[in-house]
Amino acid sequence: MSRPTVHDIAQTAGVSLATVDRVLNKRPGVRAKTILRVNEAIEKLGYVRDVAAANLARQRTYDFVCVMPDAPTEFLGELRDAVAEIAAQGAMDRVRVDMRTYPADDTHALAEMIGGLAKAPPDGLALMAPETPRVRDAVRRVMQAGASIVPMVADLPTVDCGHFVGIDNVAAGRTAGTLLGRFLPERPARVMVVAGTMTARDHAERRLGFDQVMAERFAHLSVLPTLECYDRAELVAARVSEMLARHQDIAAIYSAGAGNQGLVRALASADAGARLTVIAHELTECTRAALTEGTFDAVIAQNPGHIVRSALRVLRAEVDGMETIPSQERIRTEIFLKENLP
Amino acid sequence: MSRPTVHDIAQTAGVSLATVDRVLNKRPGVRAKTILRVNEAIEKLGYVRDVAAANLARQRTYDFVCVMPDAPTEFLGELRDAVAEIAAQGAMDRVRVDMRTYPADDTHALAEMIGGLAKAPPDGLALMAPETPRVRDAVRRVMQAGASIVPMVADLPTVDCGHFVGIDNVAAGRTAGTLLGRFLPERPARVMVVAGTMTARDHAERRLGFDQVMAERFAHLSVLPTLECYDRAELVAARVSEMLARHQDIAAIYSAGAGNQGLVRALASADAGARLTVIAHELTECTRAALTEGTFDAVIAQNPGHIVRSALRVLRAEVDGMETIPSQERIRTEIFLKENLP
DNA sequence: TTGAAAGCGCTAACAT
DNA sequence: ATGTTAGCGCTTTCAA
Repeated sequence: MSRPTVHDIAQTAGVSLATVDRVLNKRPGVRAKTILRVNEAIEKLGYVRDVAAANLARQRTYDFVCVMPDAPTEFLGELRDAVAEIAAQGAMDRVRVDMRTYPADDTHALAEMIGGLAKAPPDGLALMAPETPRVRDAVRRVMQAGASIVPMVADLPTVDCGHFVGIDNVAAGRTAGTLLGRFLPERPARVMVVAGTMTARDHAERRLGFDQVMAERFAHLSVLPTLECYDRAELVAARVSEMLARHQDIAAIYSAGAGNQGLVRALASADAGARLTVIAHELTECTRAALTEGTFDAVIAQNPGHIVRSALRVLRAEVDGMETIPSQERIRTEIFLKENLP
Repeated sequence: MSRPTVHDIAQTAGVSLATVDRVLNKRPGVRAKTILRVNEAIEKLGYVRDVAAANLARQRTYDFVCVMPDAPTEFLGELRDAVAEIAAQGAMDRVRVDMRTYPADDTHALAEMIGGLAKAPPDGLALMAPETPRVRDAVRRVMQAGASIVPMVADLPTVDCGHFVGIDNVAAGRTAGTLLGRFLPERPARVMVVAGTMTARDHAERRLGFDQVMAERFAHLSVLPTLECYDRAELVAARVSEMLARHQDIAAIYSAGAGNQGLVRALASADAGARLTVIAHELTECTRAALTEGTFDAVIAQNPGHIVRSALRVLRAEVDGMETIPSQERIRTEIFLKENLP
């Protein structure tokens, strides 16, 4: 026998469709006794609601906007692609996604873009943005206006909004540190760290986790001051080369930010004899190639596709007033070696 | 303006719903000229079909069965739970899943169970089974009878069936080997390997990949013959303890199979001074705890939930005669350290 | 070759 | 408090 429907329930409970629907959706206007009868029928028949049909009838569509920086790093590119893909093919059921990008370094424009949403607020806003007072205020305004907010990739701890979707960057830094420390022989050496800006929360957190592990487990390694390269490949190349030339005893490099093309270049032109242990973030064309060729030893990554899909699911759940299962929405900090590249 | 529907197309093309539907589903009985008109309308309006509504109208339901061993290892338990969960809550749209388990060591019963499906074949069969001639024949028979087959976790290379859903175990073994080799100091030492049976394809493949890496990159390590413990914790505990007592120069253990509780016990009772590097497979309660406590150094894993969801998606696609996107269905070989536990 | 109309399982006005 | 009824976007007889 095929799956029971609302009709079957109505029949066995001896009520009408409308009443069944009221019970199913916990709407008022049904006698306790009737509710009981309906629930018994539901139980007895083993009814499970056909969500697709329900959504179809409900005609509910979710109108989301996704705000992200336009910076030209590979990772951000993939993240934008992931959004674009979902937006294009309406991959997610009955959700419309409107992606808007802001100039990466212009938090003023960002705040304005977010604030602008307040007059015609979408159902939800997935947001990847640094937290500045201005941004915080703008986000709060949109929230007041009725939109659900989900911070993506970078958390917005001072705004009391939805479940953050992204990795724990302190843990990511710790992971990098552990791998790097264990890969190196147990003797004194220097370790170089390059990042975007230390004012960027995520990079700072990674560095923090990295340092924790170094201090706890690998005291024989001395970590040089972070090279801030603003995620720009040319800068990374220049500064790494210079650093490498200056210090002979650098055994490893931890690249906590973007611009890894520059790192690869610097490594290629450096003394071939000096085989360094290198760990970077995000699985991109560049880091994948570096891993394959043996230039990088490990890559710590978060999956862009998972991030945006999860963010959208969380938004949907929030709009529907449903609970999310946190364990299912937790973004994993993945480790890739040459051997386990997907 | 909201998403265009079949009605909109019918209107702009000046035809009826039925005709639009015929064109949409490439059914015969429409003049070339009319097809063109309809396609133009589709193009012009940017129509994308509402799959949920289509499936609802079609009344298509997918009837799948999932055959898996009943062995009491944690990983298999989670795999079965994942199937049970999907089966219970009809999580996947319009698919009914019937899980059947067979006695893990009885390939005769297994072959019979599979063969039995031939008389009333389901739409699809997701199968985790060792490949024996008998099994192969039974699978072929079900296939003849019209069922789509997807091998899960363990491949069925001699059967020409659907896309295998699981990890590349050679690569997994290589990953373990690389990690283990790099974690160890660069000096001669012995490495112990424990597995279920070498007749089990997956364990043999892991061992193969592991040995490749040892030979290629870590010649200073000598790998002892595999301890076959049939995935049983007591056996693992006994044999590992014995081996540890016999050889003083064992620096690391690679556990390619199940029964890791036994390994943990053996390690706990062994000489506390001997801090070994340990790498095991599958993220379970046991290995997670071992990782947290520092008993294990890394765990190589495949996600049970992903595996069954992917298998079901692949089956559905196959039944529908659709292409699967291989990159999206590839199961990842994950690496977990204490630091990046989810 | 084309169209009209009756659903699929569910929801939501609008009646009663 | 409960029932009737008309859809949601699409498919599918059955007629024309």
